[in-house]
Amino acid sequence: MNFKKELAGILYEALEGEISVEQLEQAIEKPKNQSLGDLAFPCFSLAKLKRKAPNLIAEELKEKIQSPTFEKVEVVGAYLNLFLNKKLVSEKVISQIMTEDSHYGDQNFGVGGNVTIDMSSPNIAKPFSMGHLRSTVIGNAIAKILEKCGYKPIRINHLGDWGTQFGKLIAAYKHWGDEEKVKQNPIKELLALYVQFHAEAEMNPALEDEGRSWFKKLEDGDEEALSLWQWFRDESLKEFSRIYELMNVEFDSFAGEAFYNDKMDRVIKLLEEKNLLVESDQAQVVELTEEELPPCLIKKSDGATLYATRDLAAALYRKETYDFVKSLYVVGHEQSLHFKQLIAVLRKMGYDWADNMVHIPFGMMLKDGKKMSTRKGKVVLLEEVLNESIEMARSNIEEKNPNLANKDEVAKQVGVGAVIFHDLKNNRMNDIEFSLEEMLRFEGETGPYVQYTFARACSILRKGDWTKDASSQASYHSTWEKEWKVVSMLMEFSNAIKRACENFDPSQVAKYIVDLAQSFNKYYAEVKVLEDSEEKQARLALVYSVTVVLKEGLRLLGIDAPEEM
RNA sequence: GUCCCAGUAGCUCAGCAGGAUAGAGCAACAGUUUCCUAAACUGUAGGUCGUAGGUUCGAAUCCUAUCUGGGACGCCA
Repeated sequence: MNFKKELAGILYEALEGEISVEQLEQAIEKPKNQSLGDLAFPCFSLAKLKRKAPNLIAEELKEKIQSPTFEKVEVVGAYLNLFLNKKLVSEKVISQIMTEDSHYGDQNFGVGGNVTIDMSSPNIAKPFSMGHLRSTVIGNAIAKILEKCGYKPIRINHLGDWGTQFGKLIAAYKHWGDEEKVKQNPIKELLALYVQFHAEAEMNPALEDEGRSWFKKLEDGDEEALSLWQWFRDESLKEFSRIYELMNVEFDSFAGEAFYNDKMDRVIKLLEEKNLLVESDQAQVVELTEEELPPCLIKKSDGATLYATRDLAAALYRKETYDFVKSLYVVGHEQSLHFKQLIAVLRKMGYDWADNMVHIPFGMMLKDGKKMSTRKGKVVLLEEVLNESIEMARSNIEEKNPNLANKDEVAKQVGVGAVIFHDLKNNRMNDIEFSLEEMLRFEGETGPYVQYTFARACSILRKGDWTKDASSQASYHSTWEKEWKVVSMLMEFSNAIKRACENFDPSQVAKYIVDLAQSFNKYYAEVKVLEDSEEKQARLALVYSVTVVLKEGLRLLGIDAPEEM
């Protein structure tokens, strides 16, 4: 059901093969305003080729277009505008959605290939901040979108569970820690210790050495250090999983930094074998001058490895374990250089699969126009925001629909949906200024708006005693003017998915479902679906189609769709 | 200093493999509920698309320069 293609074929015939079908298809566009038509073909470039006025060419083409698919063809200036046959197309689209249900919009270009997605990756013993939200939510949506396009996503939570900060943390705990306090409120307490460490270290630089030496002990397998580390890690994961559960995010792997500790030597050895390691200021680096990049630091002057080394090890491990066709890293934009270097080094090592690695950057969460800093304890906790949002949803329910059956569940779906949608609706690269007010907005282009639209549509189906059998026999009318905008939005779904998948851009889906919801809400205000009319069954089928697509669109973003709210 | 990203309505943003009068939402103002959930809908107002050049029949969209904001540039991740 690709009308662009169909039109391209017709034009190809009409032009007697002067231009390829592919080129024609590319030139066909959607008019800005639907009153101009559903498809348009601009004749400017043809004018050059045929040395004829574009509007004359359009007129000539108009005469040659005869197809039941198009009910009207108009020439406006240099444009050939085509109107689709509403009855025929509506019938096709709606019956397709009714047959395919949630599979409507599925694509198959992934052909089952594994795609690893490095996402979320919070740091142990640190709070799950708003910054981690972005990676989690964007990664999760990309995973679902890829899956819809036929790939097999593998979600990897590359936990920040190793590094010198653990030395500092252990040192701080040994100085000021209180076991009971940590048990009661692990992350808050550990964070407080971490912040205190940095504050005290400013006056007492000896603390830094202490931290370093504890990390050394940790690396050497010191029992006390290890058991503290393990404890911190377990407690942190417990807290994280609470948040993941709230947001309905699951992972296929929690292999974090510590997991690669024993896989680093091999990387160094490989680099040495390939003669890529060079000494520079007592450190070991890979030069990337041909790539016009700064050198990539592999080993510190004290012999310790760095995160580039770790990421190299992880890349190798992932290729060997999952044999990915793509390997994605949903990591903040500030790490762009690191990933450029990482990929360049792998390429230098002779791995051509490095070309399948993609850094998916995103803008930062800012507070007062600046980056949030963990060290100074200047963070906003995701869990608190989620809980506030849920509370807000609950009070809305009390006010608007107090008799709702499962208030808790719905409040959670709506509150969490608002936060997720707020993050996904805009282009990834935009920085987001943290604003609770903005995030807890439930009106306009928001998650709750889309959910609400879905709930109202469901309500119509319920009250109309809709059944698939009855509406599959529906007869459509040629004058489906009011429903046409909705039908043509329904047709756009797979385009939105394609765009989202190609660009790893969930906002395409978010914008699409808002548009669909807007068109449906307009329709809802104009037409009483439940009124008796010849068109009632067809209209119910349209409403059902809208619920299918809205639900699926929300699902792709990781948002639930309650049937009542 | 070099590199990356962003600059469109008061605010938040769409639109950017060039195309027909630059679109939404929020905020403001004026309306809509005996009628399928008003978390909705309708209308009004609001723009020299950062700035200057260039390419083109045509530029918010491509190129160059420039300004502003953010970020990154070896021993943190």
